[in-house]
Amino acid sequence: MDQVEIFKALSNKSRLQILEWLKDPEASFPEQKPNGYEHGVCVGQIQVKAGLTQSTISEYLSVLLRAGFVEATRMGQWTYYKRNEQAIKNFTEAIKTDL
Amino acid sequence: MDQVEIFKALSNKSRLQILEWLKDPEASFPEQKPNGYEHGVCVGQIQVKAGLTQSTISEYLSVLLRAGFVEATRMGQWTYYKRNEQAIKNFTEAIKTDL
DNA sequence: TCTACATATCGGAAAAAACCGATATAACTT
DNA sequence: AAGTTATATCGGTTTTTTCCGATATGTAGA
Repeated sequence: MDQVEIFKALSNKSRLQILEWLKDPEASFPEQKPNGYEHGVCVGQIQVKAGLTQSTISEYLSVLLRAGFVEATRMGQWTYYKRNEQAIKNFTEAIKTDL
Repeated sequence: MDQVEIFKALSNKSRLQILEWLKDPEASFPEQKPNGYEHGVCVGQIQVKAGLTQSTISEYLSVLLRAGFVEATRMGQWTYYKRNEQAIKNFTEAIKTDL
């Protein structure tokens, strides 16, 4: 993944917001089903909270996925997304030394 | 300056490249006049090295300036640009804790 | 003042991004 | 199998970004 593409993934208010929300899923998405939060939050809940259409959020999540900032887990008909903390750390460390 | 705008400033190969070059102006721009490098490198040299037009580079430098990554010093007919290391450090520290 | 040169700004063409609605796919339910 | 639900993908419109050429501005020198 190109560094420019990674910065592009972060160049959008909604995508930054999603990453922020996923820092604390319990607090950000209290309506989560008993399933728990271990695998993240499903697309629909993010979509409602973001106030954009389903297709847009699905697209944005795949941008974040390609950039490596989140990982996806398919469970039944749901796809759960959560932050990839290690990848995020790698990125922030990298730009701390490279930028 | 909005954080989204700052990431946008970094979402371009040429602009990232310029920031990179300005880390070591002596090595990146050996043709610099006896003036020295204390105030940075002038637009024309960056333009030649980047291989884009003068207007584009002038524009890109002002994007980097607005984002706070560089500072400009006008000296006679030249404008010298150099990195604002403190601002860059502030930014990388901020996303290290916030992202 | 006239000319030359460095940089900034303006206007625009082409490409990319931000969305959307419609449709496809995949999994669950009955 | 047929209907329902969650997500992904496709096609399109509008906005933004990328880059250019032309022009304006600002400074220095003859």
